Amino acid sequence: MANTKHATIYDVAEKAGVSIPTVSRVLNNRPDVSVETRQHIQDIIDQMGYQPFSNARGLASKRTYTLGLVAADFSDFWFSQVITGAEKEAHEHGYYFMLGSSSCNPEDEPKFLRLLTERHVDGVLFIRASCADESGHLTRLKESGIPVVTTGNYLPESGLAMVDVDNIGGGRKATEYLLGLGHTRIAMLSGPPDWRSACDRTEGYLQALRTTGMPANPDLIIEGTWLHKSGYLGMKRLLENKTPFTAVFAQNDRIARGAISALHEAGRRVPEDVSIIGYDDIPEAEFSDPPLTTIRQPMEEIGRAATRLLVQIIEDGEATPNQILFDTELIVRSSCSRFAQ
Amino acid sequence: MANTKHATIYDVAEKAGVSIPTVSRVLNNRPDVSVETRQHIQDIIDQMGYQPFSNARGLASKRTYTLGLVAADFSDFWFSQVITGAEKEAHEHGYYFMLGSSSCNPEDEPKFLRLLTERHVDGVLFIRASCADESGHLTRLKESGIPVVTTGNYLPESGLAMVDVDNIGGGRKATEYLLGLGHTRIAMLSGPPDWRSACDRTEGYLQALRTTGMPANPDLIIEGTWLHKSGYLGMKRLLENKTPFTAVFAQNDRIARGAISALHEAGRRVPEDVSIIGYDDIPEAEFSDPPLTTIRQPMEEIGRAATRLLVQIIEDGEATPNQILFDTELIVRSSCSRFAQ
DNA sequence: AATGGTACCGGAACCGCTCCCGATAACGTT
DNA sequence: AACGTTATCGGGAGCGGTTCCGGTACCATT
Repeated sequence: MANTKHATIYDVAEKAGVSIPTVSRVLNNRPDVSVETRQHIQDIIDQMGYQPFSNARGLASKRTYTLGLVAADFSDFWFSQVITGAEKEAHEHGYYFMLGSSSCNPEDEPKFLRLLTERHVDGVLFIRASCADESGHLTRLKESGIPVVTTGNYLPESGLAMVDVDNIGGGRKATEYLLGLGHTRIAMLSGPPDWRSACDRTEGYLQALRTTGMPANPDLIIEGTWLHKSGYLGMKRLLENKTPFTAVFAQNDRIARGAISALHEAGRRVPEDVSIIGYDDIPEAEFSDPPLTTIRQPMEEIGRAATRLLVQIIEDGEATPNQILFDTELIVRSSCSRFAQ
Repeated sequence: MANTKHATIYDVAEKAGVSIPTVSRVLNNRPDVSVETRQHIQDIIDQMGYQPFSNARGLASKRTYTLGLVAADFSDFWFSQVITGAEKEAHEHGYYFMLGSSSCNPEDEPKFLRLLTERHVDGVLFIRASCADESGHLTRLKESGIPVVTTGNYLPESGLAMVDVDNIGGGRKATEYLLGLGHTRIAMLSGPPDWRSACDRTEGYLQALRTTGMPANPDLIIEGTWLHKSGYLGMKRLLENKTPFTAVFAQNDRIARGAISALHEAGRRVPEDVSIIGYDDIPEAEFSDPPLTTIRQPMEEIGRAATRLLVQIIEDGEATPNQILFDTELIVRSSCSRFAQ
């Protein structure tokens, strides 16, 4: 099967006429090697395309150069983008990601912990681990002492390293935009209330309404999931409620699109009859019917920043600041119109 | 940092009063251990929660129990579902996935090959690697002698292990359904022609038309990408062409939804003015406006089957059959109607 | 000329596990 | 009673790196 016996550090050392430790030193970029020898060894390494065998490295050094990736869901655009960014960043630092359990099933936790005990990953990236038992996960991780950074679940009070987007600001921005267009009866289709990002967007919405002096109407707030279906169902309920509204803040674009489907089905036009703003700026948003006005967040950059932070903690022991918050951006398209009464 | 010194096989051996090789034997489920000793050792292992350190294992045995995952894209629903299935299956067999390069950039190939040379993965799962230079990848892999299975790019003639869905049959099924409703002028919005799956769906479309005796009209075939945007743009071109059509086969649901957006923008109704059928059955399809009739494929099962095949090849050296084809299923909703002239 | 300091390199002991091979005991066999 | 078999186990040599520590050689000090 493996016809090509791989070169080892011994082969390099022999060919270069030096000892094994010396080769190891240039491999790891350590001092105590003269420039000439270093160059000579490096040439030989390049020439024979030698790659150190990571298992041996890990055994000897207790480092594996692999990172654990625990994500609640892959099929979500947000996740996939964050993961894509994280992976690119990791490769640039010489790390690889190992897939941990992809669900937040409590029963999957033992499997996930094996990432730490058996595979000895150097650190773990938790992506939006905000399911019900998340605190259990996180405290356990904290206790284990291994470097962790979380994202998608901004919990500044925990002191954990994390990167996220300013969801309160984003929710405020969306609502203020609608307010600025003259809308006063603004409904909201929220994500799951046990997700911090949903709470924060809701908080932003409430903050914006509060500054206008008018109270939020509980009948206009519908909680749901992040799925398209939830927006569809939520809008149906909103329409049945009979509480009038002229605009909607949907906490993500999929919800927004589901809501639009329900609106169309009910014979209402967007934005003529009701304005709607989404969140995320997924690719479909631009070619939606109508093109969706939304709040964009820098997903790939979130993944990159989180990984950068993780690597920093692994290699330097600490990182300051260890909490990063990205700003959102309002993308105006044509799903919102001025409210002329 | 690491306060908890991990138990080693030595600790287990000592506590059980046996030698290290014996513990290793029960760890790897090998014979040559009496039932009593085996049980006794197993008890101790369970009791102290011992986990063998995979780096040491890999170093000694040349096995890593990790699989490489090379996927062209994470942000696609098809991919994420396949990956989810693959990961579950891998865990059930004691394997983990390591993320390889996520793009099919030719320049990423060296990085990807490091998965093989440096991390010594036991096998590689190629998901829809059907970019232009894919043949280079695959032949190189074949030569390297390491187990590979591909999916999303059915190439039976290559002899490579692969699992996929019957796209020719799926394309035929979609087209025949439209034909059965009385449509004769059926347009097609295809995926990228350098993707095998797109070619096959096109082939199915052509086969179905051929059986009716009427030739396909090249003006009604538009090639594009898999993206929503492509469906939108493709439909615009179709409408400009002035060649009449009453139904459309979109090669995936995102294309279909993009096309519907363009149709709505042009004032055409679905399905009253034009019927449209998609492919994949993504979650949004059900709550689309109108709910999308489509061809469903068992995505998670594809990932599971591919991984099962890979593990089998790794452990048994071979697998027969090494090519698996899944069937598609027609999901009838309301984006198609009978053509009454 | 003896001493101390520094830059550079090698010997050798691991890291935790697998696996080959040889040892032992308990059992038939002739 | 001497022998071969079989089941069960342990010794010990690696796997391919890292790292501690000690040894040169060469220079500048006093």
